[in-house]
Amino acid sequence: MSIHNSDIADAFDEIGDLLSIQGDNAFRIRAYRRAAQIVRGLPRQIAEMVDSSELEQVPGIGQDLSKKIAEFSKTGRLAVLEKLRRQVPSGVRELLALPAMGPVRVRALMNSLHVASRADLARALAAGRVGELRGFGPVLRAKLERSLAIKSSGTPERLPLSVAAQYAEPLRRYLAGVAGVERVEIAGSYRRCRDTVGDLDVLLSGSPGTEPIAAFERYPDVREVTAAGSTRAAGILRNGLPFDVRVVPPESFGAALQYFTGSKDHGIHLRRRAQERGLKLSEYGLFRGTKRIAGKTEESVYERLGLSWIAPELREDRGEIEAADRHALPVLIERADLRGDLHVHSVASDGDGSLEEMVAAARKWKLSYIAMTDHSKYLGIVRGLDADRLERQGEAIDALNGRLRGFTVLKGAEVDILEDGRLALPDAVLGRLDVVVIAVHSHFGLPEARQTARILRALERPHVSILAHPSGRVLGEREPYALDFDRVIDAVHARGCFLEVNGQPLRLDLDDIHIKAAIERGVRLSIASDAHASDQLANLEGGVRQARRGWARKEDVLNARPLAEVRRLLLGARR
DNA sequence: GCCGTTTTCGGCCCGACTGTTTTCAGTCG
Repeated sequence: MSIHNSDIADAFDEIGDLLSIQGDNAFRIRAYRRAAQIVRGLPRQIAEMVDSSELEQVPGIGQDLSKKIAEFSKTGRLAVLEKLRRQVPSGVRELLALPAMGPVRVRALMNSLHVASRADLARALAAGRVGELRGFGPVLRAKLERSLAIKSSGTPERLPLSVAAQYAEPLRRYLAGVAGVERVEIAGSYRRCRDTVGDLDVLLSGSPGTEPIAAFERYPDVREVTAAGSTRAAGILRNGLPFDVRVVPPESFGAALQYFTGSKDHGIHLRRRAQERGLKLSEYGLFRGTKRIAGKTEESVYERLGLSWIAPELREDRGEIEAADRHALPVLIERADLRGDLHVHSVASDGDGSLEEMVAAARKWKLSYIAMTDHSKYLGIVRGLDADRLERQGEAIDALNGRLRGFTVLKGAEVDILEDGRLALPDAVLGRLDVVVIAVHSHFGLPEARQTARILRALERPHVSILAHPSGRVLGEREPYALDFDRVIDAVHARGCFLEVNGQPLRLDLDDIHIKAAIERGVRLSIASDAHASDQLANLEGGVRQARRGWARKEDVLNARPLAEVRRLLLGARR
């Protein structure tokens, strides 16, 4: 299968850009861009859906786009895109990516000055020809010269949520201390707990007569302010993270929080719903005519739209508004629901904590069981356990369990899946463990068919319990390996095994889309810290956030169950 | 291009800020 969802999405985005440059209907352009986003968010490879009528059932994908997807999937080509590429010079799209450059200005440059690339624009600016165009004043020209001078940094990098938090939380504390600021929320994708964050959307509620925007500008970590009005400012922090700050009066705070939390598609859907009811929704409130009928709290806004309040983690327009309309939203898992952790390391392999230290840490988190799952011996982990050392660790665990009251350590291992799908420890050894976590740690570059076959083969082994960090991604470092996830999910389900939601801040693996897909097909999850030190049990919080984004309820999570039930379910996975 | 308890045609979210303008278009989120 060569055409992936991301290829289709990229093609639709390019069509959107090229149509906008041509001045096409704005709603047609939006339809393409929205379709790109929808396709990117689909859990299944779309190429497998083209021969059924499923595709047209997806909201936002109609008859026409279905046909185009089918065409692209089957032929690898898209006539409409090829035609547009013949009409619009190839360098023009990069102009659209420049700040302050939209379709209208790009078109003006192209038609009047034959500017069709960044290099063309640089030359035209140097020659003084751009100033002849209406709408290109000196300030805009200087801005363009500046952004051209910056070596094309490409798309700005998104930061992992955990890294963004290191900047967001001090900022929140600073702003909370500013005189006249009543409330501070970091909204946007940060509040939605997306795995990565592209900017910080800071929302302030202030009493009249204060100047929170000015206070923001004085914040030592602000590198540059690019826009500043009476209610809004934008700029970049020293670490390069863009920010957007808004100030609203208290009576609008809920509406503004809703608005700036997003996502964009969720917001558009809500405002359309308001419109259908003869209302108007903006960041200032929900209005009937000029009368504000809601807005002080988020709950009031959703309620007056006939909806249950929707947790920020769900606000991606992936069916949550329909579910809220039926008052059938899932009751999402919470950190306090977790009773154990089934993936923990110790000094026995590459961890920093002793068995006892990890147990003490788990008790602090109010857990009542953990599984010690040190690495099996394999290339790369120096102290990986072989069968003998695993046996001795088991004896130590038995002894410890004899002393513990109200807490149990399960015997386990994180067993490496070898390149050919065999496991790094023999079945006879694994059979003596309570929990067998299997994972890929090498040969990430295998082609999709081989990677899939490798994992499916490993899942065939009789004592396997949990497939850990199933996609292998590391945020900012390593892309997920090529994998037919549908088949893996089906195999895990058929086998009675579990998929891990790894809470390590740079893993957060599975991702939200696959979590939701797995749950919909009846697969249960293990939310794991993968702690390598006693303070890393905190990773469970990140794992829970990620699981919530995938619509996970307590019932969907293995380690939200009491130990006896966990033992029973783990036995069910045995062959 | 999508979509439909007002519609198969005619709508399509809403507002702030900037820069270049004499009242607003373009861009952005």
